[in-house]
Order: sequence, then C-alpha cells, then structure tokens
Amino acid sequence: MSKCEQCIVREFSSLKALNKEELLHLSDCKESYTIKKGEVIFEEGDTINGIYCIKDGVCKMSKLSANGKDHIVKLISKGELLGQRSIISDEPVNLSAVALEDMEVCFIPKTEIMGFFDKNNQFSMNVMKTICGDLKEADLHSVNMAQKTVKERLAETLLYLADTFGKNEDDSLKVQLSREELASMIGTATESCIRLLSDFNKLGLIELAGKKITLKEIGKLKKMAE
Amino acid sequence: MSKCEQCIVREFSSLKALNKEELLHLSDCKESYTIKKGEVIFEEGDTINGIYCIKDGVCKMSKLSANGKDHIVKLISKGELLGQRSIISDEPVNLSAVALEDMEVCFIPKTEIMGFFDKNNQFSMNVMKTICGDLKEADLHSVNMAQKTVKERLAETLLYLADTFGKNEDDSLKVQLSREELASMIGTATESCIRLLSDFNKLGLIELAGKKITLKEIGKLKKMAE
DNA sequence: CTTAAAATATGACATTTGTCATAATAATCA
DNA sequence: TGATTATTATGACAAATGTCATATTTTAAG
Repeated sequence: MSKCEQCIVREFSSLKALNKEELLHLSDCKESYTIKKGEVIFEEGDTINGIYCIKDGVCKMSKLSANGKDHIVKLISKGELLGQRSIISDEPVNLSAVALEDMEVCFIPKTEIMGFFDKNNQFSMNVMKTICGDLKEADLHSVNMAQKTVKERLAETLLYLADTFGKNEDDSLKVQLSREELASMIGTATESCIRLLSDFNKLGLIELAGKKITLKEIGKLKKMAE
Repeated sequence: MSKCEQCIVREFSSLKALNKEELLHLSDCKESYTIKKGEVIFEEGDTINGIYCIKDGVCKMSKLSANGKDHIVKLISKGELLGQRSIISDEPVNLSAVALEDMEVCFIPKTEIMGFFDKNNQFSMNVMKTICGDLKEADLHSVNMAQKTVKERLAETLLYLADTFGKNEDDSLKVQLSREELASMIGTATESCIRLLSDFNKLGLIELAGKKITLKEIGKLKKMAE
C-alpha cells in the first residue's frame, strides 16, 4: 500500500493540512483503486461512506434533469476531493461521477474525515475554502447558463478545457469529450453543438480531426465567449 | 442595543451553536442596521469586513453578466447569514445584495466570526453544512437553467416564491418582484416574462393584479415546472 | 389633481435553438 | 476483413425566445 506521506497529490487538496501522525493513520485506513474509463464511481442518490481523493485522471460530475437528459455540472481532476459535500451534509450524493479516462483514486472512510474535522482546524478551514470556491464557481456557472448564448458557452467551455486540463503534444485538447458530452456541458442539443463546432472550424477558430479538437485562435475564441 | 441572547432569528442560522458567553460578546461587537427597500447592502467586488445576519426582510443576490444584464442568483431572507463565502475565502464578494423590502440586519465583524471558527467546532460545522446546502442548490440551479425552458423556469420560480416566502392574506405572493426582476431570476428577457405571465393568467393558472401575483392552480403549475 | 416617468402589456418580426430525418464517417467486434 | 453499430455531420423545418416598436396602465413628483 502506498504511503500518503509521500503522495504529492495530497499537497493540492485540503489534506495538506494533515500532520505526520494523521498521515500515517490515513495510510492505514485508505484504500487505493483503479477506475477504468467509463466506469461509474458513484451515482446520484447513492450513499457514500467516505470521500475519494483523485490521484490521477479526470471524471465528469453530472445530474439527471427532469427531461431525462444528463447534464454535466463540472469536471474533476487530479488533486481534488470527491464527495465532501455529501459527507458534510450527511446526505446522499446529488451528482453522479463517471471516469472520462482511466483514474487512480484513494477512498478515505467517513470516520477518518470526521476525525480530521474534529481535531484539525486547518483541515476544516481548507475544506471550507474549497467548498466556498466551488460555490462561487457554481453561481457564476448559473449566470452563464442563464445569460450567455450557446455559441458563447461553447467558446468558453473550449477555453476552459484547454486551460484546466491542458493539451497534447499535437496541441489538441487533452480531455476528450464526445460531442454529446460537450453538448451536455454547455447545455444544448448534441446537434447544435456539432453544428457550432463545424462553424468554428469553418471560421478557422478550431480544427477538428475525429474526436480531437485543437484551438487555433484563442484570442478570437475569448472574444466570442465575451 | 438588542441582546443576541434573546434574538430568535439566531436559532435559524449557524449562530445557534454559540454559547452564552459567546453570545454576550457578540452582543457587544455587533451593529444593528435598518436597510430601506432598494438600498444596496454591498456590491459585487466590494470588500466586506464581516457578515450580515438577516433579522427581517428579503434581499436579492445578483451578479452582473458580461452583456451588462443583472442576473438574480438567489433571494436571502430572515435567519440567513450574508457574506460568509467572502469572509471564509478572504476575497471580495462575488454577488451584490440589494434589499427587496425594508430590512433589519446585524453586522458581525470578521474578527468575531474568525474567533468562532477557531474555538467553536459546532459553529464551523454548521457553516460548512449551510454552504454545502447552498452548493447543492447552486448546482441544481445550473442544471435547471441549462435544461428547462423559460416557461418551466417561470412556473418553478413562482412556486418557489410561494413556498419560501409565503403569501399575503389575499393569497398573493408576499415578495413583490418587478417583472424585470422576475425575468432576471429565470434568466430571460423582461418581455418574455411578461408574455408568459399573461399566458398563465389567461390559462387561469395565476391571477395578476398590478404587481400582485396570485397562484391559482398549484397542481398544474407543478406539472408545468416538471 | 395633474403631469411626467416608469412599469406593464402586446404585436410583429428576426434570431436562436431544438427536433427529426438522413447521410457520412469512425469505431467495434465477430 | 467485413459487417455492424455508434458517432459525427448536415439539411429542413418547427418551436422557443429575443428585439424593437408602441400602447396601456401604474406609480411618483410637483
């Protein structure tokens, strides 16, 4: 079993507040998993008994809307914790988590986390700050959904994907989403998303090669996203 | 100066975790204000040096979108705390707060709040739970904005207003929003909002009398909101 | 009370977006 | 490899929504 003390990823999450003793204890009770692309980590409504620390890979967090469509609320990647809200609120999770690539995660039992909350004030503050950041993001996201056009949202999302998850050597976006997934992120019909990507392509803003998307005119895309 | 110890509103917020000693101290350093309808409590980008505890009244929390329109993200009323996110993140506020009715609020300095975080674990947990609840709401809100039609969002919002803020003796909604404000909540043009209200009115789902809106067919509205 | 200003309402029309059909391409599997 | 299926792409059209013009009503100011 790998040691949490030597795990670099820990430094990027609230867990950085833990001391040596706490880390040793954590190493003993955490469980490491490998999750294959497409696999479900948990589903909306599930009761989870701990949180997941993402060591590697990206997953989508989505919610089923009333009309039966899946809406991707956000993407989560290396260094982030999954399921904090559910544990703190003591409620089932309200979003589903599905791996977009092969992932490495560690599961930390609820009891352990609650212990940290109890004894490590800095950890609590870190978690609180993270959730506050999430809340700010979420509010901004609502406004964008409500006020921006589909075209603006697509441009914005492409830029976000490039900024957050980076590019391959050939300059194409690292996270590969299907058109359906991309549509579900920006909140539109798959066909509309495809059509707009085509338009962007024809305008020379992006380049399409199968599933690969390459941003060509960052400046113009930024202008387009307003 | 009123005593926090005897304030009933406190029982509805995270502040319920405070003990007698803490409440006495709080009474000394808090400041009570009256805010008139339409007055600004703070604006997006302001640095605030504490949080506001709403004793009475309702205010709107809004964000300016890129196209210059104000979008109302949520309404806050009696018993809620304002500005927690900003204080915890140590950042300017990201939403503006404007009174929709005359309000009574208490201002609690940041130092005081930070002290509670430090010494009162239950208070911290309460705040965390509140923010987690807000986050869940915000995510749901995003999905609704992205997936529901304007009509559905209007029906939903009317029901929300009735549920959350109640009705007057004549059965009309207690919180009075202008058509423009209502439009800005559901994320649509003012004219579209007016038009749909007219439609609802003609269908007998609601009744319009000036600014007053009365819900007539709750069941049908619920079905409409999906 | 009268008048000006703001808010609400409605029509006409343009634009955006969704839906359904179908074709073209890519991915998967026997 | 070839056949089958899923994904991507595009056209045609319908529905939803936004915009602008202009009444009508309500509210506020003098």
